[in-house]
Amino acid sequence: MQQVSLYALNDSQLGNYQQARMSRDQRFDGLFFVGVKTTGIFCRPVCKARMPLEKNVQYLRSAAHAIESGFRPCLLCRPDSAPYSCAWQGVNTTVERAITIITEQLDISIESVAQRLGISTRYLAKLFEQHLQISPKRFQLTQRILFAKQLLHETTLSIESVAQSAGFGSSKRLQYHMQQHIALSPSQVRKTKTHYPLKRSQHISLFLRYRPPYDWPAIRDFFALRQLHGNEIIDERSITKCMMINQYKVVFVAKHSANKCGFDVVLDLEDVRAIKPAMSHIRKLLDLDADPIAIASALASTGLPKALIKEGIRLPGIIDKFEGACRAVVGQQVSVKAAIGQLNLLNFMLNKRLDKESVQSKRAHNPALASDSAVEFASLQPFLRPNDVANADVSFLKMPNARKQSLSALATLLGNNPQATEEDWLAVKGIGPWTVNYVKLRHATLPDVFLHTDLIIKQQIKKLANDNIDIHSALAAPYRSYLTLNLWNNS
DNA sequence: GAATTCCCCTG
DNA sequence: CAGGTGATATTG
Repeated sequence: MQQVSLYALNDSQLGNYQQARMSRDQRFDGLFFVGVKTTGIFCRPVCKARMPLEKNVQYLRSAAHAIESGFRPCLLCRPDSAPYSCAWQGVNTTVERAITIITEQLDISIESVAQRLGISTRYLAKLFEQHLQISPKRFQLTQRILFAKQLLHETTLSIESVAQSAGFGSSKRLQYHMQQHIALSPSQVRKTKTHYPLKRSQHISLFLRYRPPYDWPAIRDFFALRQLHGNEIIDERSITKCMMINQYKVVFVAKHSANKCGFDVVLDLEDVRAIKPAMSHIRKLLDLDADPIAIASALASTGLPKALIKEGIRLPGIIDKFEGACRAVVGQQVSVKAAIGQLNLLNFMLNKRLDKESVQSKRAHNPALASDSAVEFASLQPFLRPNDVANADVSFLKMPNARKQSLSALATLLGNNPQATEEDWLAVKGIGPWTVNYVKLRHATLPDVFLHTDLIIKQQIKKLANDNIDIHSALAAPYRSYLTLNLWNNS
């Protein structure tokens, strides 16, 4: 432990890290970690424990690197509960995609990851070594351990279930690897006090953090204006939504907590192996891993006046690809209000699982109904599947016939091939770059999509130009999606 | 207020 | 490196 680890950071940003650590600045939470050489423990930069001396710390890029260097996670600040880092964003897209797959599906084999990326395991390992100085297998193991640790802290799940949820074959394997890598046993972790009361319930509750600032009203209102009845409920402090994760129906409630900088999430699901994918999807939906400092400076560099830049802006995600596709097509050239009206009509007419009476009475009664436990878990249903639309008559929709045909054709494409490429999408008549990019921004939540052909965007740019303000959108790279959203929100 | 947790110091 | 000390926040 005495020697400086291979994985320590030693770049020009060191001064910034030092400052962030000293001030316990929440905006840097999860972007790096602090290893304390004297104790062999690593912390989040916001840890409230006594401040270690500078000579005893080393800065680490990620929790994975810290564990790999032989540090164990702090039991006070719990590095497993930090927002995820995007430090490796933009470094290498293949590595990035691999990381996404591994963190969403903790039980996947590295062989299948390579297969899904269309490369050999040998090459995948080489890329990981090159960009992260860690092998894919070790990276996956650290993610499993950290997630298991989080579940042990925050839930009442049995150790066996925790092992399953984290991709370990058995509690024995979990026990072995935890002891080996973080010098803690599962029962030791379970014994430690959590910061959150453990409510006895058959539901699973977790706390998902973000780096402040977070403009909750903006993202909440964005979702509320586009609310899909029978599938999601948005109220003042929370969002409730139903989704599918590999055959399994999952309903969650995410309640914003501004003072704790995160969301209290309650999950209702049929299989514990869906917990991690559900959590990743919620993080995407609410854009919890964004780096607001980098985004704000990117926006400022475009020439957009400070008064018009919304602090803590986030990309409102769409979890389901087909839902994203439908929202995009239905939203072509029309107002948000008109689009969501047609989307609700589509879902209402074709979704066999939907209890139509309850949807209707809710709409008539109060569109912003407060989310109320068990009732919602039963009544909310996932959005339509592609085949529900592909094989249906959609003439009841109020939109140009050409657009209805595009919708059917896209549904057929996705029904036959969920992994259809961008080229496949563009080959569908009526699907152009705007639609594809809209889905990239909202579903894939790519951070660097600028919808320069969007009507509202063009309007906003023109309006600013009239006030002698020129926006250089290219300068917002690699965060142009946030520029798009900022301009939408200004309208 | 007790217990937990961390970090530094000492021998 | 084990064990003691003070510092600090959190929780029941």
